[in-house]
Amino acid sequence: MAQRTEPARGMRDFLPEDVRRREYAIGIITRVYERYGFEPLETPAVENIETLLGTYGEEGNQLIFKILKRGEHEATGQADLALRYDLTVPLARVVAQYQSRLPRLFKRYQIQPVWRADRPARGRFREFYQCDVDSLGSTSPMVEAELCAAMSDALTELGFNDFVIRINHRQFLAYLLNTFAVPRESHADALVAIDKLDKIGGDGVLKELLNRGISEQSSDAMLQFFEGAAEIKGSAPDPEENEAALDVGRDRLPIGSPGRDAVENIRAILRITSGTSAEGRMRLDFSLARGLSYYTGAIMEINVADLAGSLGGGGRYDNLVGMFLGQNIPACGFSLGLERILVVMGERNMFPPTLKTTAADVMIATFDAAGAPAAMRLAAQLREAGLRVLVYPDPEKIGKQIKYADSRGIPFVALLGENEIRDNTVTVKNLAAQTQDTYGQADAGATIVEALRQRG
RNA sequence: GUGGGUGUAGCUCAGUGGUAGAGCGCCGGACUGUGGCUCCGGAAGUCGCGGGUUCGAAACCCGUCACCCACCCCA
Repeated sequence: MAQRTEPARGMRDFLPEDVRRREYAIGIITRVYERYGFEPLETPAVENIETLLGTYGEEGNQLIFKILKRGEHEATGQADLALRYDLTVPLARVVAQYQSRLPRLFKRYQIQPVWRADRPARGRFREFYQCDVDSLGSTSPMVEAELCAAMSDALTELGFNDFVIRINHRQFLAYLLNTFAVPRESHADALVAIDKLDKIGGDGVLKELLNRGISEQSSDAMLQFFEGAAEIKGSAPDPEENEAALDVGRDRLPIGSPGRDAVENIRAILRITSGTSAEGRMRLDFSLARGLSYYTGAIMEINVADLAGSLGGGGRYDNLVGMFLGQNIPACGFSLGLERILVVMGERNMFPPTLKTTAADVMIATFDAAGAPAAMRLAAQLREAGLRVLVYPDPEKIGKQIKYADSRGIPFVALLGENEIRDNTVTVKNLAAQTQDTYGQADAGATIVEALRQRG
């Protein structure tokens, strides 16, 4: 092999069938988002590096793809640009930049690639699409509820029926950590540990907390709070269990405390979702943490059983726009991870068979150079009739040409040889039925269209 | 970043120290205006890369790179 031909690490080429699958999923998601009144937005792949740094937290900064300065500064290894890491921070920048031109309540969707210098794994890539929806300008819990509903609609229309949207609240978590004397710089570590309560249980979390340098007193106290996890953490996406868990959480927090307010905020959101398609999907999970540092309120994450990571996530971030504008605008968003959705859909065979449709409905075989103009004329006629037409460019043996059409799944081959050209006719071969008939060239298009219709 | 696995023909893989293989695909022919089946023939690999051991290495040893799985983290 002369040269490596794989795409760069963590990057992928999309062959025709891949693209059709992606476009299928994106089409459904877009239609759902539009149905909720979200408007499209696109932003550049590249941002000024200072726009991105400092908004995602330590881990995030490490994963940003940086672009070296050009020219004489290149040698210094300094970066002044970077590939966007998500679609939320660029949105906040746009809102700050165009505040006067955007509506007071701004609902936008954005389906574009983002880049992370992460280590690739199943369902994880260095270039991947996110499908974001965000509402800016309102603090109402109706915003969170509506986002959850949109996620539910999109996933349901894609064919998922087993997803769960977990919900928690950053202020609740922050209050808890402060109450149990976890120093601010250790909050992220503590949350990562707590986030694993599902997977590794109370003992595992305790170990993890201590490993991460959280004091024994703090760790014990927090675990005690989460102990009786069955009662404090809704175990199923069930409204009554959620309410019960909320009551337990509320009763363990002082009246008037931010933690208690957060619990009631979750309750409000959950009650509103009961009027939406997200009903029966929501599960309160006091141990849900999520990595990004800019969240300030409710946080949500979508899971299915057969994928370790999440299909999507989101939350409220009331202070992010303020970092660019100097004045806060409340905001809340939710993002679907296209690649993970596609991975699961592929494994579960969730794509409709019609996606496998081929490049063309009919192929015109080529006999010799003299017939080329007639072939092109016929192709134009057939296209006029609404058919997708491929003209075989080389006068190879007819058997080989037909074999090609068959191997590509093209159902009809039009044979336009000397005789047909002389008679102004065309012989149309139906590969599946193993039949062929000769028609006037003017009638061939309609005949094939009708035959395709009958095939379904 | 940690641990494990795998790198041999375009693809999937066999080959445990002695001449580099199979299936599929591709090309040609039987069949020069008709596909799927069958038969015959053909092209194609510095065995990931570098070093070492050996009379001899695809195989054994060391290093390195890439990919896969698990952990970590995330969409």
